[in-house]
Amino acid sequence: MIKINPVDILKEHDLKHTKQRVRVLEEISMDEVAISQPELEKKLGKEIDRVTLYRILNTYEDKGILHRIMDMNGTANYAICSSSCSEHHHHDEHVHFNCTSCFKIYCLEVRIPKIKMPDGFTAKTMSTTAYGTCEKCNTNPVKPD
Amino acid sequence: MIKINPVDILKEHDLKHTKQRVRVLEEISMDEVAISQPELEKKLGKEIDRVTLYRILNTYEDKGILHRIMDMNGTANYAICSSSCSEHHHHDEHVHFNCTSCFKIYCLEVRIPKIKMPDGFTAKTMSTTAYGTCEKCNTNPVKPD
DNA sequence: CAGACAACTGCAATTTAATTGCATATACTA
DNA sequence: TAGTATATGCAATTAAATTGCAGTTGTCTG
Repeated sequence: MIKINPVDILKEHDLKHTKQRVRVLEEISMDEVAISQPELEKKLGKEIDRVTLYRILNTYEDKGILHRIMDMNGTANYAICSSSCSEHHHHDEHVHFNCTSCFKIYCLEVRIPKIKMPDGFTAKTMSTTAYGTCEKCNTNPVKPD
Repeated sequence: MIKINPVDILKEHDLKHTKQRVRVLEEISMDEVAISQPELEKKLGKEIDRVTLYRILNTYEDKGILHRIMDMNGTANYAICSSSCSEHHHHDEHVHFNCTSCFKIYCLEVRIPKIKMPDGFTAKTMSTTAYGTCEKCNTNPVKPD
């Protein structure tokens, strides 16, 4: 559970205050881990139209409110950006951890190390994901949820 | 253009020799960069049924013949594994480079650095992708292809 | 070299994900 | 509180991926 104030976030980014937008932020901040688009849709499907959900998620990503992490299946997962993110630059260059047992995606407090690119290549951003078993699945090897 | 012998590769992995399988390997080894599923389908669509293509790609991935790289859109891209890959363990822990101008994906000759996981988390594999502009797009900033 | 079996392919149908256009509803501003 | 720009919901469409099954093709053995 991450402490955020949806209304403030919307105001900061010049976004209109709608109940759908607030609900999405609430839902995403419910858990420490990232949440996938299908999961979100399952949880919010009765309150928010699926198209609206897509649009809200895109807006949030553009504004730097959420960052999107692709899992091994190409499914989009979303997590709240740290406060240092902005519309112009994502500072989400931390390592992600994708549990292959419970499929949860964690944002680790570990920065991606600098890696030297070959001549001619210029890297603007980096993305690193570790695959393995998470804390919970290591101690209690039962599929949660 | 990567020098491979499709027939040998199939034999090594106990896969039946079919013309579809050979064609897929030929096509993927045509270029140095990874190729996306949609591109492959465009090139092979008249020779190979799309379902067959999906199945061949899955088989190759399982066997460690190809490795799959997801791009920022969640599209699967495929590249030939280095010879040290095997059915049981992928040794593809090199950095990938995803050009945001021409969208090509390169397998760099750069290994992913070791990163310490938080207590309780065990990482089995890692994946790192750099996003930016590649050699060609930096020198000749025109969209190729 | 032929026959038999297992494996592979292609087709049709289905499921799921994502996008677009448009009419209606809603938030913010003056 | 009226007007306007923006957001939402619905319907329809496009694209990606999967499943089941019938028919074909490789490979092994006799």
